[in-house]
This record gives sequence, C-alpha cells and structure tokens, in this order.
Amino acid sequence: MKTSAIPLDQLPPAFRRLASLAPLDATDLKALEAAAHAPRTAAAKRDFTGSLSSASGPVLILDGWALRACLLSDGRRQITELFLPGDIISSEPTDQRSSYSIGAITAVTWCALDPASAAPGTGLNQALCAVELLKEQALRRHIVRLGRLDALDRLADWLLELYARLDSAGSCVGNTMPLPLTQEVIGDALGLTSVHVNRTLSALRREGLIEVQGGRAIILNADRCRAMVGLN
Amino acid sequence: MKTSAIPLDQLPPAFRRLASLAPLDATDLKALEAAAHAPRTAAAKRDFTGSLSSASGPVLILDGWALRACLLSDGRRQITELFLPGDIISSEPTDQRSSYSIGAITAVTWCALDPASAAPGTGLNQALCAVELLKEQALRRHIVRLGRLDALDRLADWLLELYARLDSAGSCVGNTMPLPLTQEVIGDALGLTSVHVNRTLSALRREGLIEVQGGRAIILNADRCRAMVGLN
DNA sequence: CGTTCCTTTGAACATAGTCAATAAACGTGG
DNA sequence: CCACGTTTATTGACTATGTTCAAAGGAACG
Repeated sequence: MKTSAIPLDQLPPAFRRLASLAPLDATDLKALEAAAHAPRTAAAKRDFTGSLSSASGPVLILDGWALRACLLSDGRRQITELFLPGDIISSEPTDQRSSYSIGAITAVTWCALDPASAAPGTGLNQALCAVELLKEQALRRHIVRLGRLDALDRLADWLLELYARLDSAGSCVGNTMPLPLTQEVIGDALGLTSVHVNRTLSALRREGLIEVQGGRAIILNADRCRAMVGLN
Repeated sequence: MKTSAIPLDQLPPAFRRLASLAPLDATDLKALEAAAHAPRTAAAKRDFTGSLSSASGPVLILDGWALRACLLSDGRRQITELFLPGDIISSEPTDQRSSYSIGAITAVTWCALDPASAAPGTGLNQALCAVELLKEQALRRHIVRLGRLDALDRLADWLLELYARLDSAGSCVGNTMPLPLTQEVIGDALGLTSVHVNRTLSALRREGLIEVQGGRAIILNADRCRAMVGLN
C-alpha cells in the first residue's frame, strides 16, 4: 500500500518536516493536504490561544513562527516553546488557569488535523508521535540550558537546536537559517534581558561562532559551538 | 463493571496517586497489584538507567525518589525531573546519546506495567495519560522557574509543587511533607549552587514561609508563598 | 569514635540585570 | 521616493543576584 519515493525536496516545509520523522505514504499526504485546505491564520504578534480551542484534533503549524509563553504578574514572560512549520501544538486541556498562552511571532498559518487520519498504525500517527517526543526532549534540553548554561552557551546551543529543526523542514540554505525574532523575544525564550542578548550576540560574532542579523542567523562554526557548550 | 468506592486512604501512595488522577476499578487495581508483585529495586544514590531498559512497558515508581539528570562535560549536572511514587518514567527511545540518566535518590522500588493492562479505555490508561500530561506541564513550569524566578521564588514555587504531588499520593501530614534531598540535589534541580540553596532556605524560614530541615519540609504559609511568586 | 557527608557562614568575585541615552531599521502615509 | 513616528538594536555606567573558594561545625554511619 505504501507508495514510497515521495519527492521530499518539493514538499512545503511543514510536510517535509513531518515526512522527515516517519515515512508518509500517499494517504498520509492526502490527509495533510485536505487539512491544509482549510487553513486558519493569525496575525503577527497576536495571541491566538482562543482560536485554537475550536480545533477538534491536533493543530499543525503550516507556516510562520509561534510560541507558548507564560506571563508573570509583573509583566515579564517566559517563552517555553517555539512552534515552527511542521510542529504540533498540543491542546493542554483544563489547565487554562495557569496563564500559558499561544502567540504568533510572524504571521502564522495553521490547520486542525482530522484525528481519524492519524489513527494508530498510519505513518501520520508515527510522525505526530515523533514530533511529540521531540518536543518533550526539547523541553528537557531547555531546562538544562536555563539551569546550567551561561548566556553565551545558552544562546549558541539554542540556535543550534533551531538550526536542526529548521533544516529538517528544508528551511536552511547552507549554514544560514531564518530567525524572525527580536532580541527581546530571544531574551524571553532564554531567560535573559534583551540588553544581555544583544551583548551576547556580539560576543558570538566576535568569537566567529554565530552571526545573527537582519532576521537571519549564520552558523559560522558549529563544531566549535558544540565543543564550547559541553553538552553531549 | 465499575466497582467504585475503593477506599483511597488505604492504598499505598503510588496507587493512590494514580487513583487520584482517574477512576480506577477493581480490574485496574488488580493489574497494578500484579505488576507490583514483581518489584525491582535500585539502591540509594545509584544510577539505574540500565536496568530500566529491560522493562517492556511503562515503568511505575512504587516507592522512593528518583531523578532524571543531564551531566555536563565539566561535571555539573541539571536535574530535569523528579520521580515520586505513582510517577511514570517514560522510555526515551534512541536518544540515549544525549547523556540523560535515571538515578535513585533514596532506595527506589519500581515495576514495569503490562501494556495490555493499560489498553485504551481502561481507567489505568487514563491515569497514565494524566500522569504524562502533568509531567509535561511540570517541565514547562520548571522552564518558567529557571528562566524568570529568582532563587527565593524558585525554591518556594518548587516546594509547593512537590507538596501538591506528594499530597495527592497521601504522603503529607498537615502542612508537612517528606523531602529526602540534600541541598546539593536541590541545587542541581533548581540551577543553583548548594551554597546558595542554603542561604535561600534560611531566607524562606526567616520570612516564615517554608521550613526545611531533617528530611522534611513544612509549608508555613502557602498563600504568602504563592502571592510572592506571582505565577498564576 | 573516627570518618565521611552535609550544612552553615564569610569574603571576594562574576555574570547578568537595570536604567538611560543614542543610533539604526522599519513601516506608513504623503 | 521621501519624511516621520515607532520599534528595535546598541552602548555605557551602575547595581544586584548568585558563584567561588575556603573554613568550620554537625549529623550520620560504620
């Protein structure tokens, strides 16, 4: 039943990301395309927690960058996750009081997947499980970053993770990746102030490790970054 | 089929925790007891990552405290999760290179659950899903703590979370809970040094908020703790 | 009873935060 | 295409929170 040899390179990033995690057959792709036929959008910088609750199944990011953040009573916030094309936003039932919210960073296109199309045994189901697993690993990794890495290592390690995720969706060119984030957003993700992010980015560039500028990041020396961080 | 009215109070903590998350019927309890009939143990302070791989299904902590930690190349470590009685240790396939390990804090008793006994639709399945969901929420919350709370708030918020988890297993007496952790372990969980944990614990006591001593913690003023932290 | 691990405390230091001011980039409407 | 207002980036000086190093006192355990 598997029509293999789907031309990965021609898929849009969101589908390509999923296809990179599990073999998707024609049925899976048809289901994805059907879901993507009823796309919803969220404007840049807008909270769209509310619109998500209308979705019955898993929510798939088709395009754009989104985040989950927690607001503190003094106005500061901590971003716990970024959602890129191909990512799934899990529903988080009940615990709505805990003041987590989903926001769009850039303009975002998303859709709800039909639970039936991701029934156990399908490639799509495998892919969604893999995404979920990766997300949990990413949460743990972020805990390690925030708990034990200083600003330089934290930023380097985090940018490398983003590169890997974007690359698996085919969104990177050479060692360059899109990074449509202000330094303030980066700070909110990494538990730093935007001022300190700015200084740390300068340091990364000065060291010839990573260059961030104009909505893009260039990994100048991945090996040296990894050696510096000392994780793995 | 549901034999309701199971006397919660008489269940051992691990079962009680699960029963608090989903209604368990006699079949569920029988399955749990069967699994617990083949208990495995890990000595205090020992790594038991290896023994877990022999388990075919979900691993349930029956007794004792365990942790998942990540070791850095310079010897420091970050604890990402604590596992208490009633918690499930998820398997983490493949990604074994990432140097996460499971260790016993106290002596630990655990068992592997039969996947069949937790088939979809059973109460046990619901309970396991609920545990998994709570764990993911705990990971996010910890990210917020590490990213945005100072040592005092971090410690207070974390101890309150531990209290809630222990209480749902029936392990607390009044406002007192067991806390078999050295200040070094607390530091590794919270991204602090043991020295600073010590000073911060003094501050918590001085403020009349929480008292930690001799393997126990007493929540002196939960409301004031929550107000101070400013999360939720 | 001695050894080891854990806690407690002090002093000096380091990393990151705060406040503030300026410059650059961006978006919008003329 | 330019002028203007707003957001974002950059830099400096100062402060604060947490770390490091070191030493000493307690508690636990064989």
